[in-house]
Amino acid sequence: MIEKLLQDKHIKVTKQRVDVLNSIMNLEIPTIKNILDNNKEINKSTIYRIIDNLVSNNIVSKVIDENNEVIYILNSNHNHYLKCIKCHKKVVMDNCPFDHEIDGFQVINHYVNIEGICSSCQKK
Amino acid sequence: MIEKLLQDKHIKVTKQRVDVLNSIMNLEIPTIKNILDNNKEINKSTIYRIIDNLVSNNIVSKVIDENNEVIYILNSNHNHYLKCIKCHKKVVMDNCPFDHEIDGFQVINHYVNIEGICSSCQKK
DNA sequence: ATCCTAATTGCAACAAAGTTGCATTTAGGA
DNA sequence: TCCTAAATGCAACTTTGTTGCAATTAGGAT
Repeated sequence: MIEKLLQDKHIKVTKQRVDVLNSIMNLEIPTIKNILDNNKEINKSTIYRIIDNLVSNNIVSKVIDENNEVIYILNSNHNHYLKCIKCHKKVVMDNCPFDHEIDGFQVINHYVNIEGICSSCQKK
Repeated sequence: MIEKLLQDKHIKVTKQRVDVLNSIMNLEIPTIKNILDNNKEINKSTIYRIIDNLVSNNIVSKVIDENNEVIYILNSNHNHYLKCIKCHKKVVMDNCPFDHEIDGFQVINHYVNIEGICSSCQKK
């Protein structure tokens, strides 16, 4: 539930905040430009302020993706996918090796994008 | 030798490129703004073009630092790194768990961006 | 349920960041 | 030294992000 993400941090639940969070969750490439385009009815100042707020409250992370674009992603354990380049299905990766710590390095943010061939497509 | 970074990729060595690389190496916080301020005698279009070129040639990486600013850092070689958000040092990850196969999924491409706190900064 | 108010949003003007087309200059190979 | 494709400077332009303030609203208090 998106509302819960806000309530847990004692942030007021507004339509605008829920809409921006939905965009971040659902857009293929959640750049600021795509978030603005996806929410034309919300004033751009508001969107910038909402994103700043989400980032500084650690609900969302600002990250560089594989195309060197700035994107915004939810901080949750369920945002990694294995993307099959044949059938285009996305397989959820439940145990990310980078969730906590690696080689004594304390992991704060991580963005992972993996493309390959899923097991059923390998059999074809 | 900064020139060698360019020569190895068959990129022309110009005074402007060397200056920008020096800024990236030496500035405390190498944001685009600071790089521009540090090179007032170079036209801003040129600086933007140089940085695009350095990033797309993998000489430099575009990264988000601990203040959620976009910064540019030198790549020493093309491994994966664990990027420390405090000291900005990069720790090489020698065994990437995604190099070959995961959960029966054959990995073709993978992009990994991990930010955290290195072991020596954790002790401070 | 209604009231109250600090927080949020919209707006409009503004400032900063980034892009483009083209003339000029230059690195580096012939 | 010459030649040319590549790089740079420039100026006008577009896009992105910010600010101050008035209007609106979420959600706790009554």
